[in-house]
Amino acid sequence: MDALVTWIDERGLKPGDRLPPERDLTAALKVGRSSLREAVSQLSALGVLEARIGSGTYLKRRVTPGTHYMPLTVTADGLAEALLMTLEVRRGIEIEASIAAARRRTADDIVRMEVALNEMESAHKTEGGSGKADFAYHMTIYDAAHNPLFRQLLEQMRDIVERFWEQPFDRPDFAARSFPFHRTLFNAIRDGDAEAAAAETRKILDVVEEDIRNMRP
Amino acid sequence: MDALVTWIDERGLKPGDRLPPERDLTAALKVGRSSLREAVSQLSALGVLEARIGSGTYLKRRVTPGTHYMPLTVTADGLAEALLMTLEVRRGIEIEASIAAARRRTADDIVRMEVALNEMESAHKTEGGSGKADFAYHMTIYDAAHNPLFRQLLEQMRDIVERFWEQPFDRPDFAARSFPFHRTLFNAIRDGDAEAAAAETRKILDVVEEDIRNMRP
DNA sequence: TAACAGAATTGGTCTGACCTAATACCAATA
DNA sequence: TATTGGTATTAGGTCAGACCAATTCTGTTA
Repeated sequence: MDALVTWIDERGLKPGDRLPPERDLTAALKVGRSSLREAVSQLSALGVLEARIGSGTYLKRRVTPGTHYMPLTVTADGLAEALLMTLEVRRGIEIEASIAAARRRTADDIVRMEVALNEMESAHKTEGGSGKADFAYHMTIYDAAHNPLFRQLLEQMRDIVERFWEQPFDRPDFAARSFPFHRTLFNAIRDGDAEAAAAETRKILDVVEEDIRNMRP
Repeated sequence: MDALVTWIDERGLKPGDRLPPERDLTAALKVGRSSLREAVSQLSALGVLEARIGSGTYLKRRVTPGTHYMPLTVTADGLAEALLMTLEVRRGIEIEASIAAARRRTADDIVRMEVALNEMESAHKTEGGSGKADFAYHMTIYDAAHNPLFRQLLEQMRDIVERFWEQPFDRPDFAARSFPFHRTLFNAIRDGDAEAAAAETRKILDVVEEDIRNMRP
């Protein structure tokens, strides 16, 4: 696996780039196809590569020989349990991300956040809320924190939430209740007020968590 | 991969248990050895299995078909950068873990925490502090939170910290400065005072982070 | 120009042989 | 009896080659 990562790093491949076919790579790395596939399958499991049959293998995330992998496994008795588990972790992370965003946001970040916030608001007015617009707005905050770990963590947690909503029951529009706080949060981050940003995030998550607890099976 | 996880789940294997040799498992799962090895290598990368040559393959973490995997990759320009990145996330997580621990700790948890705290204190008196005793004490807190995600996250972050300390420079005893706060934190959790636990954790992490920033190369 | 069929490409699986590192076993020895 | 040390066995790791299945490319046809 290390040999493959080194090879990728040396060539300066970026996310989205395609790797050569396996049969060619074996020659370059001087290993059998089995060993190469072992590395590819491990890096795929870690979300670094994505192999598409008939098409090729693509780089999904930046890697270097110094990259550290943090594989977490969430095993709970039921999806609702897993959701509550991640939600608790998410609280801490989101609050910290808001603080970091308030401290490090650039002018560009602020523009992006406001655009996403407006889109989210109009989505709420026209169709009563869209999960995608909500998520996009949240992500602009995590990006403003300028710490890629935040984004990754939240993306992973979204996947769990998405699994959860697949369940056959009506999705209450819990986003609506936390809605009024979002513009206040935006203002706090824009003004660089870390304390206010943390407090506002806390309020939002309290509302969300309460709603989710109420809708448990 | 799913077939193997299902097989493990059906037999109720627990962490530490050994899987049958690959050549035997292929028969049970009705797949070729390549496919089985693909699954094993992926689950190994995800920290679920551990293959030891000449000995066998062992289960490291509980898995079920419903298990969700959260692979994170930390790629930064230098270890110090990675350390600061994870430290920021750690802040949020530790604070939330302290709150959860204050709410959910059992009588047993309290006993374990106090034992570990005393060991840590005596370690500090005799040899000026031991990283292991510190870590063990912290882990008792995360366990008292009764959310396995906390423990996993912190274990992963410890690995990054350990990599960092390998660097050839003297390790200042930064734990000593945060030392007085630890007993206060213990008291807060024991008394179920979530607010105080959060505040105390915040203080500890402020000190630790400050020290780490000062010692950057 | 658009739609389709077939060829080429590429990852996925299977088989079987061989390599290498742990481990278990057993006899020789102190 | 306890310990040592060599040897056979076990079990994961690697290699090679054939074949499968999904995708993509390409050239022909309507």
